[in-house]
Amino acid sequence: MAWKVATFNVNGIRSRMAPVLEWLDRHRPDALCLQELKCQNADFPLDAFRKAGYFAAFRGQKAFNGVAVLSRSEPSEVLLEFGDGKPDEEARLIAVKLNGIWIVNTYVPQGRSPEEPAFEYKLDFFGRLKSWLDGRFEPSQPLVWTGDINVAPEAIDLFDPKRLAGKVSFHPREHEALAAVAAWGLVDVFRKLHPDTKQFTFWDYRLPQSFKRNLGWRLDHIYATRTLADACLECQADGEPRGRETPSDHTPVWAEFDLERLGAE
Amino acid sequence: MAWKVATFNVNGIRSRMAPVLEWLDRHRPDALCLQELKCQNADFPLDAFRKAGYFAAFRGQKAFNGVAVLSRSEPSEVLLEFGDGKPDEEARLIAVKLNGIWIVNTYVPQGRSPEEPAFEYKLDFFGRLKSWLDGRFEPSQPLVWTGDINVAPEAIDLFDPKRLAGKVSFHPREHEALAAVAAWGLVDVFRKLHPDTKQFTFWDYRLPQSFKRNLGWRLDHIYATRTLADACLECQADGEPRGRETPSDHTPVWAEFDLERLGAE
DNA sequence: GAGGGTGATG
DNA sequence: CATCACCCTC
Repeated sequence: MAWKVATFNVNGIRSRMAPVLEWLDRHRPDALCLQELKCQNADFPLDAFRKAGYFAAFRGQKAFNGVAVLSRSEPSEVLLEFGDGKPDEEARLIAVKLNGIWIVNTYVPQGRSPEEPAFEYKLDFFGRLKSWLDGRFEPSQPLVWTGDINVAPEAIDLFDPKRLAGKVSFHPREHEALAAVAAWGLVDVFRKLHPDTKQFTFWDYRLPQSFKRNLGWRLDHIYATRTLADACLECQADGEPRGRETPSDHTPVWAEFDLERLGAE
Repeated sequence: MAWKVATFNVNGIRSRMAPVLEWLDRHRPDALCLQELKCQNADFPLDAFRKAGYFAAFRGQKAFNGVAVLSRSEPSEVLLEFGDGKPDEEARLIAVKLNGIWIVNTYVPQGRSPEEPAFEYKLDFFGRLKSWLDGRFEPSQPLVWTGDINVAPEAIDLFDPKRLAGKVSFHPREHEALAAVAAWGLVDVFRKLHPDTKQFTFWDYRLPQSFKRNLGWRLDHIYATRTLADACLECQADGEPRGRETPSDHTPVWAEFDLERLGAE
């Protein structure tokens, strides 16, 4: 029996309910991680997801950020913060334990540009994430890290790696920070299964016709700990929602795992 | 051969192009008067109307008001102001001469409430209109006055005349002002043809389920000078557009005239 | 409740 | 280009 996990930066959940509900209906993932809810907790459309057969754990915030995990079974644990004592945290992290497997959903800061403080904040976020994984989890456990990671790991993961080398989301310091997190014990399952495939998950609104011309980036990822990654059957970005009338700038990514090959649950 | 004239307060032409073009296609009026364009001249969708086979005369304004007349033949004259010397006028009047018949399209100020200056401005608008008709036209000529008149003439023309008596759009001073314009020589052709029919043209967004519960007002009218009114074959409000997904708060009204009974053109 | 304007962010 | 916030009008 395959276990399906997905991620989707919705760019405003209130403006994206139709495509999200249709996507849930078509794919029936066991868990769907959402980023950029851009709404407060009180405005989160809990009922609509319940009617669609999904539990929802979420952390909203006014206007910006906001993350959720929708799931067909109820999480046994939910975490909403790193809990490392840094104050006034933004709503960029949520982790849920589903049938014994942790799913960590992050909306990594975009970073603006390497010259700005936002870039350091982004790098620091990766550092905090690594420390948090180190302190709370074991790489030997089945665990998924997913979300809008806001880094294209390699040249194949963006439309113009030469021109964009050193820019935000494709900068050596970001690659280093991401690699440090992965070194904890996480595998990019899309790239594991498709070593040579160029497949994007984000196309900038501000670039004219970016989706039609496929001028995109692979910024949304599904990482898994080693044993779980070995049980991964497939991972794909689904460009369909990005082709619609008023889409998010991101599109969903999903992965299927054969949990029986794992002995989990 | 019937001559068909219609009026539609669109509440933002840019947000209402689909229903307007479909309505034009289905009804093929000789003239369609629009109010509340809510766009500047530069943003008026002239090309789309041309493709649909219509000429357009219009007076836009940023954010508010804005009036247009779409017509299958090109107007021989267009007027955009009362020209009575009052400054800084809002885009609430357009008149076009079509095949020898003047069509006067107004978006009469709503008036807010009888206690506010906006109410006096509304009454003054009727006064200016009357003077303008007096100075420029003859009631013996065929002439149509239509648009969002923002007054329910009689008790039958709103859903709760008792509770709303004396409120804006159903106030004695508005009735007086409207009657004074009509006394120039204009007949409400809907009421002429349907003396006892309760039929609304506006349902407030702010009243829950107002359209479904038919809690409406007849605020959009087609007046004609005597000889033309006598040639009127039919006049109806078409509720269909108001029943759609994201409708205007108003719905179109149309009237057909038998011009041969007139000897016009 | 639904248009529109402005200004901010990505 | 497309979110959201806050403002105004009907």
